[in-house]
Amino acid sequence: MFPPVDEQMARIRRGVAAIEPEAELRQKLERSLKTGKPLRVKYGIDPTGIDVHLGHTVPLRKLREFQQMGHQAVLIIGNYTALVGDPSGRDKTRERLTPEQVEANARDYLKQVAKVIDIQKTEVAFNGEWFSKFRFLDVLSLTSKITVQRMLERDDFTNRLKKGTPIYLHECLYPLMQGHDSVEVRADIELGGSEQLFSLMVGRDLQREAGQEPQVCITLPILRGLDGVRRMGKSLGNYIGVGESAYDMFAKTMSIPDELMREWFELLTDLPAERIAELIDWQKLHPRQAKEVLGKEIVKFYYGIKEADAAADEFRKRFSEKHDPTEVESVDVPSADLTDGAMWIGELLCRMQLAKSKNEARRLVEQGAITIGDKREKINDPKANVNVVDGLVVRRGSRQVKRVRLV
RNA sequence: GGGCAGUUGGCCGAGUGGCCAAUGGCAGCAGACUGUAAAUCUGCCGGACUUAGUCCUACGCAGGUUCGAAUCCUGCACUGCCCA
Repeated sequence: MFPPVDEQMARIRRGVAAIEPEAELRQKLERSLKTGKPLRVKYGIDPTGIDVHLGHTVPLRKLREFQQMGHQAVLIIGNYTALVGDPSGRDKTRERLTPEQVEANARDYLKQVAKVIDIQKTEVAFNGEWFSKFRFLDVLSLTSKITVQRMLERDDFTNRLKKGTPIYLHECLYPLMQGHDSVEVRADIELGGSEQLFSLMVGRDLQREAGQEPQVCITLPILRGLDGVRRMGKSLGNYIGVGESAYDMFAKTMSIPDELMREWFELLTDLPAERIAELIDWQKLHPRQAKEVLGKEIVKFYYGIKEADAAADEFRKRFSEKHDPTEVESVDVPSADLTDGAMWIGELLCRMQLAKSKNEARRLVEQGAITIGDKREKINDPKANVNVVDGLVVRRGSRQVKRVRLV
């Protein structure tokens, strides 16, 4: 039923930051192989935003790996923890969400997460199921399990203390809540980003207190975003969402710094280590080529091989050959608003949402960013009136292209 | 509860009565260059007016002093530090 323990260990080890403690993991695997009982692998997410991005898929892919080896994935939707806000890796208190927002997000999350893991075979639990029944005494007993000193020794809090940014008391509850989730679902293993280690370890303590065998904590590296420096994150705008189009995924991947490729290959594809080593050997292969393989692998995971090839072709056309994209968004322009078939360029750019304001439109024109029509006629005069015909293509810089639809 | 300090544009951070739509950095946008949407260099980066100019809105909130306030005064809110 399960692969041999050594094989499982090897597959689990790939691309992880830490396994704490590794010996216990082996024991658990051996026992599960003997008894035929799958391990319960917990992964929790807080429905705080709406975009699941590749950074989130790193632990999710590991969860998928466990599923493929026959273990039981347990997904915790932190609808209650989301009300608190995870302080991990934060230098500020998170904004608190309303219960309605959290619920809407949760539904959306599941849909997105299903792109990575087999949601049919996943046990999904909302931690509100138990936390909504918590009485104050329960809170007291939970909070008596950890000292203020231990709480404050975490990096995030230490930094905030040093910098004088506020730390609210409720934020200290977060790791305890996450840890308690492990008790409720009797987790054997918990996955998380490497900044989660503290919270994961709290789970071990609480399980031990509750007379359970403590979970093994497996942390995964934090994926760096498109800039190659900071962690991939929504607020940093350096991410690829799992819901993005095949083309966008591909094009964004092509924009990452070369040095980032090894990390992405390892954390975001299933390619074997030897193959990755070949790909990132610049002596043998041009980085551009390698990056194309990477982009295709990523797109393939979500859209299949055909879409991946199509995205790569489209990219080549647009960049190497500087063509307009195959599909250009159309914007309706009422012909009644034209005078003698023409419109002031500033007005036109605003209408087409290629400029936020007429001032911006003027600047763009002055900087030579605007071209129109198939012949790519450059507009240089901010006062220009341009003839507007149906299907007119308007370009802002090299990336933003829209088409007029006269109505 | 008391004392002290702070709150400036998407963020960080200068400015301490007119020269301020506000120095600088980051982020963003555009141009050149490039395998690249990277790096680098250049320009832009509140809004309206088809703009060398004029006007409007903005420096936590509400009032006040002044010919004139981001800058001074009062009150309020929020945050930090110290004392209890």
